[in-house]
Amino acid sequence: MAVVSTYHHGNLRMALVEAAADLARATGPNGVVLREVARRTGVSHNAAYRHFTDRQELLDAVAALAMDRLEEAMLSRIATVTGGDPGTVARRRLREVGVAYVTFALAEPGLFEVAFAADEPRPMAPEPSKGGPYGVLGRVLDELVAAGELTEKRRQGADVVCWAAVHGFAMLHLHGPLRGTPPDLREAPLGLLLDTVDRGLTHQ
Amino acid sequence: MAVVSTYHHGNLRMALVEAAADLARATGPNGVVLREVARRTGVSHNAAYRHFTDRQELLDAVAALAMDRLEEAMLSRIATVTGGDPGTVARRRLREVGVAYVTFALAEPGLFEVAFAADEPRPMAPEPSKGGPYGVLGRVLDELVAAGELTEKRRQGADVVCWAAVHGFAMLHLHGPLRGTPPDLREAPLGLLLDTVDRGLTHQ
DNA sequence: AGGTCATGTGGACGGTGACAACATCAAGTT
DNA sequence: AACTTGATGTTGTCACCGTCCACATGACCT
Repeated sequence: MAVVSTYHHGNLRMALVEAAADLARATGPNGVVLREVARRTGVSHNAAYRHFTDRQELLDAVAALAMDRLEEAMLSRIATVTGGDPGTVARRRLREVGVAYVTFALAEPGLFEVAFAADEPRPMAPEPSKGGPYGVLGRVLDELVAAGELTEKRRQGADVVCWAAVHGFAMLHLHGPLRGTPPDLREAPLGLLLDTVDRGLTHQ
Repeated sequence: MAVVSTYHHGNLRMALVEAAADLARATGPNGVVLREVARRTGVSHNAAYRHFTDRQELLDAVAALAMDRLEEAMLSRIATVTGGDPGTVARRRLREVGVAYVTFALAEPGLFEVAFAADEPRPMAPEPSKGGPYGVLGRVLDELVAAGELTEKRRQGADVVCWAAVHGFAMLHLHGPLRGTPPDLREAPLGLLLDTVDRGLTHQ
C-alpha cells in the first residue's frame, strides 16, 4: 500500500486542498477562507498550518490542481483531432487548444481565477516550454512549424499571441464588459478570434 | 464658485476616492482597505459609509477613475496619428490603441486591476458602443471600415478580438507566466501580437 | 518502556467590513 | 432669533479572518 499517511486524519493535506478547491469553484479566490476550509474538512482551524505555511500556499496548491485540469482538458480535445494532412491537423489542434482554454475558464471560473488572479502571481510553468498548459500550446505550435504552416520566425512569440488571445477572451467574459453574455452568443466571436489568430499567424 | 460642498470635511467623497486610488496604485485591489483609506484621509473609519454603501462601491469609483485614465491615454495616443491615406491612418491608430492599453496596464497595474479584477464585476461601458475605452476602440474600428480596410462582416466581433488580444497580453504580464519580463523584452511579442491581429482582421 | 517528533487543538491578538446609536453643523421655517 | 431637520462624521460594537503560541496526542524508533 502506497498510502502516503494514515495519521490523525489520514492524508489531511489532500482533503484540505479538495475542500479549498470546492470553495474556490463556488466562490472564487477570495471565497477560499482558511477557517471555512478547515470546518468543511472537520478539523480545527490551524490544522492547515501543519501542511501549508500560509493561506497563499494552500491557494497555490489549488492553482496547481486547476492547471492540471486545464491541461487535461486541452490534451483530451487535441486527441480528438486525427487524420488528414499534418498541416490541417495542426491547425485544427491549435483551434481546439483555444476552445479548450476558453471552455474551461468559463465552465470553472472559480478555479480558473485561482490559477491566475493571485495577489502575488505564482508559477504556471517555470520554463515556458516545459509542461503545463503553456507547454501543450508550445507543442502544437511546433507541430504547425513542422507541417510548414508557420514560419520559424513567427514561431517565436506565437505562444504569447495565442495565449493572450484566448486568455483575454476568457477574462473579458468573466470580469470584463462581456460578462453575462449567453453561451450561444459567445461562439461566433470566439470563432472570429480563432480565425483571426490563425490567419494572422499562418497567412502571407 | 462651483464648489460642490464645503461641509464638515469639504468634499470628502473625492478625497476618499483619491486616497483609495493611491492605495490601489500601490497595493492593488485587495490593498484598498476602508479603514486605511479613512486613516489617510484623516477621518474616522465609517465616515466613508456616508458616501458609499459598501467597500465595493468605493472600489467602483476607483475603477471609473481608472477607466477615465485609460481612455485619456488611448485618445492622446490616437491623436498623434495624422496625415497619410485614411487606410494606413486607421490601421496605425488601431495599433496605438493597443499599445496604449498595454502600456497603461503595465504602468498602472494597481489601477488596472481594480478596473477589472473585481469580485463582482462592474460596468465598463454599459452599451459597448457608447463611451469608455471600449467606445474608443469601436470608433477606430469604424474608421477602418470606412477606409475599406475591414469588411462589414468582420467588423462585427472585431471589438472582442482586439480587446481580448491586448487584455490577455496585459494579464499574462501582470499575473501570468510572463510576469517579470523586462520591458524591452515585451516589445517584440507585443509587436507580433498587433501584427497578427492586423493581418488576421484585414487580410485576404 | 521511554523518548521524540510530526500532527492536530484551543486560545489569543490585531485587523477588517459592517451596523447602530450618538453628536454636530448648515440651512430652511416660523 | 429660536426651532426643526437632515446630511455628515464619530464612537462603540460585533462577527469574522489570518496568524502566532502553548499545549495535547499519538505513531514510530530505540
